[in-house]
Amino acid sequence: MGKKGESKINQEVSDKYSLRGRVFQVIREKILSGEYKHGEELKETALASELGVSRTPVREALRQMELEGLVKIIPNKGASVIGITAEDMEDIYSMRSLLEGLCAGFAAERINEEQLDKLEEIAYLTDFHVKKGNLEKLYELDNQFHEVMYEASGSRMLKHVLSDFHHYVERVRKASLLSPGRSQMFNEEHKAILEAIREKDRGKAERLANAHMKNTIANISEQGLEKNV
Amino acid sequence: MGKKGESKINQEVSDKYSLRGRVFQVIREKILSGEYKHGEELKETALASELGVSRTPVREALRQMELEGLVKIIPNKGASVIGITAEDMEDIYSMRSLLEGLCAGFAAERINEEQLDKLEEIAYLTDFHVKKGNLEKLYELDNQFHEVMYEASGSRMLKHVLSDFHHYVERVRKASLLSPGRSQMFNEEHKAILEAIREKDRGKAERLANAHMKNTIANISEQGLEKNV
DNA sequence: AAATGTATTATTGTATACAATGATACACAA
DNA sequence: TTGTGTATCATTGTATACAATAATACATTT
Repeated sequence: MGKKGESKINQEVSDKYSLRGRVFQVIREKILSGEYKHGEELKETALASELGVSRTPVREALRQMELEGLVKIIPNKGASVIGITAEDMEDIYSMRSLLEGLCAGFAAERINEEQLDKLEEIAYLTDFHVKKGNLEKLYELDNQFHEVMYEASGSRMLKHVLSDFHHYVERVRKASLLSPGRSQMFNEEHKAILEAIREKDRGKAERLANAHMKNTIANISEQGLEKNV
Repeated sequence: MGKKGESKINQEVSDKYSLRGRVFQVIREKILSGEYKHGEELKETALASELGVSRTPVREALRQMELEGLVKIIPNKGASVIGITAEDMEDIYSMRSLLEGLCAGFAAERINEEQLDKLEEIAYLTDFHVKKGNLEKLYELDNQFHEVMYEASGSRMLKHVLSDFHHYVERVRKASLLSPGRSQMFNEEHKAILEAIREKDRGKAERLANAHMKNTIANISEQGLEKNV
């Protein structure tokens, strides 16, 4: 923290991240949630004082997001929001269809007991919140399910890419939960994938995960993707 | 540049990048080429004076590479090289098999005349350098071919991921060119993909690009991947 | 000798100073 | 009015200063 010691973010996020790390997360979340819109200029000074820190951590965070493509930086001019467009979302789902399949296939061969248990627990808990219609919780559980799957693939690269993608599409994922019956259906799909993994059936896990993404795409387009981004 | 104005990198890289951008490229290349090895500590001060700049651009570059996973940063401790392991390379080729297929498929539907011409020119020139056995040039042309393909996919996300992957495997790609007859073969494969794209045959382009990756994997494992990384 | 505590040093984290670049507004001339 | 030049201001780029943290070496105690 700076001398002032007045950081807003320090209060809401645990200290396990560095100041820059927290700044990064805050700005990134605001871009992905749509609070910072495409084309909006991100002035270092403004962000710094808004977050109660100096320009340095803000700059570092912006540079990281430039690498991801979430922000465009024009030298000597400044940073502006790119974010994730409707087109990006479509492309991400095309890629995810393939990569989630690959991931589930790997997981079928490499998952350990602890991870299997964790997935089972998540699926079980999800059933509960589906009945309750607790959307915020469902979103969180979907995150957890996929994170454990990515971890279970045993591939650092796959995990990295899929985690990013999963975050990038947060808006359509949230919107898709609003679709009646969809949350029930997606958990059934998760459980089917989990079953295939438990049986160590790589091909089946791959096909099911692939289908899971295709169903999600279908569901989103029914609602009209463009409305969600 | 700093007050000293003695940057080494300023002399070898054009000024179209910012100082930080150039620092980033230099360090990244040293990691990907294997000059900076896994586990090696990257001290900000040392890098800064080595490159003739201050710590600021070095820090920003290191933070970007942390996001990519090329570098590990432990808070208050420092940065160390992660780089790309043999396992990463395998996983990347698994992912590329799928994604290069998707990319070629997109390109078949979206490529424009200029890009087609460019690909043709590259393939033609590659034939020339295959005969000459000019490995450095072949490597460069392979980069160009894939970059144009990625661009032709019309997908920012796909391009981003595939470009990174393509760079990450630079060491095995270079090694693979040493394999007798491989450079000839890979250009034939490139030309076949190009032909399918020209015919707007999405499925064919997809299958061929997929096979191109699988052949590359086979070729690499014949030589023994582990020797190359 | 082994373990523990403490002083010292090295290194990173953050803030700030200064330089350089680009944007803006306004005066002035055609 | 329109265009152009110039002064001013805002913003970024880089360097450096200072604070905080972690590593190291050494002394002290048992």
